[in-house]
Amino acid sequence: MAGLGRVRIPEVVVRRLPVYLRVLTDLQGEGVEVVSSAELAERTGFSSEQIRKDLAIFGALGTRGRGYRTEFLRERLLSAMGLDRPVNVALVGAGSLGTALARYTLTRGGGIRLVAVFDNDWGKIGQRIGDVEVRPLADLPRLLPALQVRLAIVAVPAAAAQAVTDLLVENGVQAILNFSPVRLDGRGRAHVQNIDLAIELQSLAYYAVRAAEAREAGG
Amino acid sequence: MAGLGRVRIPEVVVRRLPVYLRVLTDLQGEGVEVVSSAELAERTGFSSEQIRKDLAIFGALGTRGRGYRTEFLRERLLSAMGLDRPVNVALVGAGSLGTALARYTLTRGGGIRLVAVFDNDWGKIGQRIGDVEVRPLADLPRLLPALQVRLAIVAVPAAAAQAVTDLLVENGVQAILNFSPVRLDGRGRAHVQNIDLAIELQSLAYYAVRAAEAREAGG
DNA sequence: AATTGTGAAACACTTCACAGCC
DNA sequence: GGCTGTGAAGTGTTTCACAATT
Repeated sequence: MAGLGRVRIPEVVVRRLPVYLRVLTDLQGEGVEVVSSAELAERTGFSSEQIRKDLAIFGALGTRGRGYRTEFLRERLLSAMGLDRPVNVALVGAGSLGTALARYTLTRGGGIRLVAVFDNDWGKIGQRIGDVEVRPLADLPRLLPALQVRLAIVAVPAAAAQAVTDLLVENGVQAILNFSPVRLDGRGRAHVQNIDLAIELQSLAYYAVRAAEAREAGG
Repeated sequence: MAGLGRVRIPEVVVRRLPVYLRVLTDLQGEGVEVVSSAELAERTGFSSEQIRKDLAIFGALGTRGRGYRTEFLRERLLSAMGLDRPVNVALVGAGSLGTALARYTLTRGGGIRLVAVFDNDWGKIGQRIGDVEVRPLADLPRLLPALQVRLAIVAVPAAAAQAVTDLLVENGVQAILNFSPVRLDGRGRAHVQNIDLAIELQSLAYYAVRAAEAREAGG
């Protein structure tokens, strides 16, 4: 059999794996040693067939007639995602959103370690978020490689976001979670995931207003 | 021709419409009166065919050989999404994340108005975020209908999230943006959109670690 | 000449249905 | 008997390619 992380995983699946991981961790906490795809379906909201298809990507991890061993499955998924060793993350932008995200990551990071925070505002530099000190952006090129950071969160104003992204990519970052309201270009070297609050709210407005009208009228 | 908001819009399209809206607003600010699907493609990152297909859902809005009138298109999309009149949103949970989201909504809401904030912590009740005062959760059943709130943001701890959701749905909320790390059930009455920071970070870890390995090795 | 609007083809993802295995 | 793993069918989305229109 070939190496462990060799399979190419579709993006939709990559986004479901952390959900499985969370449930598996819960199950392990409850002392459950074996779990069926039906039970996972109940806890995740995905269909059992989909779960079996997803897990089969990594080989036959289950036992027919029985189910999946929770601990074994959890370990395999952690390793498939690269979470079997600590993953370091840096935050750029220590405004109120950035600071909240940093706190969230520190408490509920799920194996992701916040190791650096950068900002250019002298009022913020030197402040501490948990045990991480806010540093000037000028320190980034020195610190990122030293701290082995390959993952970053961007929470700066729109106007600065692409420049910050270029700086991150230049210094070895391979994946970026972007909260600023612009589509960032990873320059072919970094995977960018955008979370744009205005877009989320506006698309939900459709369901709050238009889809609701339809429900009230006929459906 | 049938009524205006009568078309059923696929979910993927609902999530692209706000992107078109933002670009159209920018273009209008630049004084651009007509825009082609190619220009929109350049500014949004979507393909021009996809943009034409999306826009064609609402009827033939463009002019062949010429393009789309920015102002007209923007108005039609606003109306299709229910954003042609103000949409009120309530926030539940005034922790650091909730407060940051509230500020964000107040400044960059894109037509969405934050009109109420609720929390159960006496240390937070009475505080102001912008010009909105934090109120006890007990006021929610009285205030939500009075303020015509149909859209809500949930930023409470996981343990409280489903109970808060039920309370919101009970009081007329039809769409929820959920930041707590649990899959919420809208009880068939509300559309729920989950944003789970741990899941986003963990899936990005795959791209930072595993996909990066592949790039370094062969591809 | 330029650009939309759209059937048809291609692709991606999910669900079905059941053979295979414990 | 129960549950996984998976080809086949179904559904949804994107891309292609071009006729229609200004």
